[in-house]
Amino acid sequence: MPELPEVESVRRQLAPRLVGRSVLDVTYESQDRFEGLERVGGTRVLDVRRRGKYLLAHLSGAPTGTVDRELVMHLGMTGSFRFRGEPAPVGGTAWTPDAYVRATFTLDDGVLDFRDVRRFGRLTVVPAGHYDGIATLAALGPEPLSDDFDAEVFARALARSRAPVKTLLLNQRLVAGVGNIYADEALWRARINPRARRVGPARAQRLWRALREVLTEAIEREGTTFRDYRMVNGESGRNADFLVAYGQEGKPCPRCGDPLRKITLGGRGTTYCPRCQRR
DNA sequence: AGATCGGCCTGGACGC
DNA sequence: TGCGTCCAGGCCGATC
Repeated sequence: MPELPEVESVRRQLAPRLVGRSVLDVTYESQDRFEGLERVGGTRVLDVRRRGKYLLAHLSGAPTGTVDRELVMHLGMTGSFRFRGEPAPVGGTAWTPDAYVRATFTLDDGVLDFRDVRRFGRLTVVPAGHYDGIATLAALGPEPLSDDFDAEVFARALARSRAPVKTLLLNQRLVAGVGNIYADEALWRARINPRARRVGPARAQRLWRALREVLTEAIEREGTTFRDYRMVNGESGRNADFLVAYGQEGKPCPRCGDPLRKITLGGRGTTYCPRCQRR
């Protein structure tokens, strides 16, 4: 479930290990989700950025050195990056490649594996800035923790749509990087029913703020680990113990004590407090 | 055009 | 023990 905080935590460990490195070779399963990945060979990594749940790396084109292409990475549900031969994390075991390694990069100073049990992840190389083949990235909304995320624009977009508010949070167009976990957490914090189809200005303002708080706190704890999510060094995030809504069905609401309830909304499991989050 | 829904993919939990 | 069924869910494409 890598969402914005998990992807950002991966980025922070990946960037210092990758920027400036040359990619000598890459091997991968021949599948659509690795389309064009061979074009990463012979390039140098210039940066590792993040947009929503996507990791983006500018590559210098060999042999001219111009920036002409970009590696686009999405972790899907279970994707992770691990370097071979690095020391084991505290309380963990060293990384050994297994049957779930889907792509391997040979760098000038080491080997990087992309592991992805459920194959929802995606690694592609595109001409720099050309995202038209990646619809979600091309239409991605503002970064919630940047000044581009404007509370009034957000409120107007919520007022305009008739879809359930949680569905809007998940579609990546109003705001980038929010997934099921942080949607449930932010809606609980803002006291908004996930099924609400009309969200007024006051609630929109609360939700805008709740999103920023929830995501900021999760980044500080390096993300939420249930099972698969790991950082590049193999460690788990520490946010799971702080969740108050997602996955907490049946437990008393920390605000009012009533039991939290789980429903299905837009095909997604959704947990909320029927009392605090009235429609 | 926006809303909605099923499929992709796999391992693990659960019931019998 | 073993088998079948369901669930997790980000994204994508089809359909309404």
